[in-house]
Amino acid sequence: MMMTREPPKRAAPSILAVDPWLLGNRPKGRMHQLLSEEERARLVPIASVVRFRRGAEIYRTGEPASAMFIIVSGVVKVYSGGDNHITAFLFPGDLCGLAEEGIYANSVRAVTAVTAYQLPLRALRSRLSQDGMLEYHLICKLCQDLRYSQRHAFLVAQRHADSKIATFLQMLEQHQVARGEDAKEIRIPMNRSDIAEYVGMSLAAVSRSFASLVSRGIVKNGDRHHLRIIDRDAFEKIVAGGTVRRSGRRAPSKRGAHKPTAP
Amino acid sequence: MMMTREPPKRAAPSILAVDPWLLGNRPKGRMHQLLSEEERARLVPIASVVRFRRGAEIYRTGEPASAMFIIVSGVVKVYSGGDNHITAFLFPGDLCGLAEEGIYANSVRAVTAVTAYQLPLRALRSRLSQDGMLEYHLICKLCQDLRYSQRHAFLVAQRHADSKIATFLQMLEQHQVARGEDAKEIRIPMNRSDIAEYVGMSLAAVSRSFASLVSRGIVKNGDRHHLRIIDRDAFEKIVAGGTVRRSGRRAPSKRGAHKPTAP
DNA sequence: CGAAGGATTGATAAGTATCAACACGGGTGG
DNA sequence: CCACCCGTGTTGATACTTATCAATCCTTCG
Repeated sequence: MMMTREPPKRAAPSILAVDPWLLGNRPKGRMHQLLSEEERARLVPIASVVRFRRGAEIYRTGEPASAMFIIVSGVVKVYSGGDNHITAFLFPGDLCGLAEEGIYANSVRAVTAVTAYQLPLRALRSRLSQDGMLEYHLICKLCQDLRYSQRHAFLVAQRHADSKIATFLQMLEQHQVARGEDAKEIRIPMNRSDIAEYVGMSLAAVSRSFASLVSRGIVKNGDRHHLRIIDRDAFEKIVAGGTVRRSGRRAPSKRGAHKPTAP
Repeated sequence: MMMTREPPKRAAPSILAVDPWLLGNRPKGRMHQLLSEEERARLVPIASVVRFRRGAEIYRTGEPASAMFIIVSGVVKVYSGGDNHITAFLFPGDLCGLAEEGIYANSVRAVTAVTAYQLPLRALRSRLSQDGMLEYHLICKLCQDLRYSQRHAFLVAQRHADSKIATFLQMLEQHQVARGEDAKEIRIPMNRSDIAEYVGMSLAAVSRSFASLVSRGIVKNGDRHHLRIIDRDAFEKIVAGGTVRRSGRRAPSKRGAHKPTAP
């Protein structure tokens, strides 16, 4: 067991990401702590710990942006205020509180009980202007968020429900791997409804997709929040399968998963 | 060719974005030049101008990331290598070349003839480490890219084809407004096929949607690359209409800290 | 002018949203 | 300890919409 990544006793803000440029000797696809001990120490004075119960709103679209948050424990969902479309799930080491012209660009709510550092924007901006490394690390984190967002768009664009769900599960799994957690079993902290709003399907369709994956022997789920991939090949095939689109002459491969349309 | 938007004589890298935090006296929703003259001047020595013909590949997923690009003129598309899913369209003042662990995370191709500044990563990183403001401005730009990406995911999650297309057109329009260009008429620099791959529909469906919007008298198009919104109300209704989803009676604040409107 | 690619349009089948009823599970109160 | 209840998740039947295949038209450019 690698507990090496365990944060030290004295809690301090921690931001996890992969460095977009330095292809160091670090394990591939593995996030690491961006902030040095010094940086974290310098953030402590301006940070305060805040806790939210499951379901609590952390901030809302349209409010004046007053602080950024670094998740310490728990999971939050980021969603657009108007509809219920979920933009992202954030985990420990993730950052939220992005604003657009001083206004929060989206709403954030705790999916589980959440602990976070709250960093008032004024103080944070002044720190940023003094600390080049902190700025650089924020850049790294934003690059990662951007890639995640792009993958999310890709996921939502998938054609088949099963592909969306499989891709979603794969993202969760990679997420666990990136954090050095045990990945034998995929933890699903959010409920089906949240998943539906993240992948852009109805709750019913999400449920059916899970059922389909299980009945086909591709995955097996203990309870609703823990799941295990049985048939990795089939799983990967489904993830890629949704990719097949009209212009998909290339990467056509598996399309006979269901039914070859005989002319 | 229209040379109207020609940048000033002394060309220098220019990055456009809205500042996420400073809600200055600047017009709402309007991008501005992030880089000061000094910054731009300091970038000149490390930048070289590169030109690409329509359809030319600028870089490809999986290649070692060697440079970033700042678009000077023209439009490029960012797409994932495997399938043809388009992640973003980039315009003058936009940045591309994001990497993931030293590898380009996606492919980029010129949609029109393109001029760009090429900034070698080594030089750029060294500049970043010396120049705090440049880092800060990069952060601003990344925040904006992130929001755009989130909107893209939202667009793709729309249910109805018409809503997707209307939302797409709205984004193009807002884009023009943000750049201070004339917005009476929406310019559509990319072809239908690219639109299809961006919004996640088939080419045929895109075509049908345009036809539908036109036949309903909501928009009118001169040629295929210029379009005008006739019935603004209906247009907005369609944009929002796609938002209506199963749980979409209204923004029902689920259980949480404080719920204002609890039926 | 002709060729090639881009765009439109038609017919069909596939797949999901939707509506709605029902099962499950965990917590609450008797 | 059990019954009940409500939020959550599952399952069924149907309508609606788009993907797909394919033919045709339009544009652009050599």
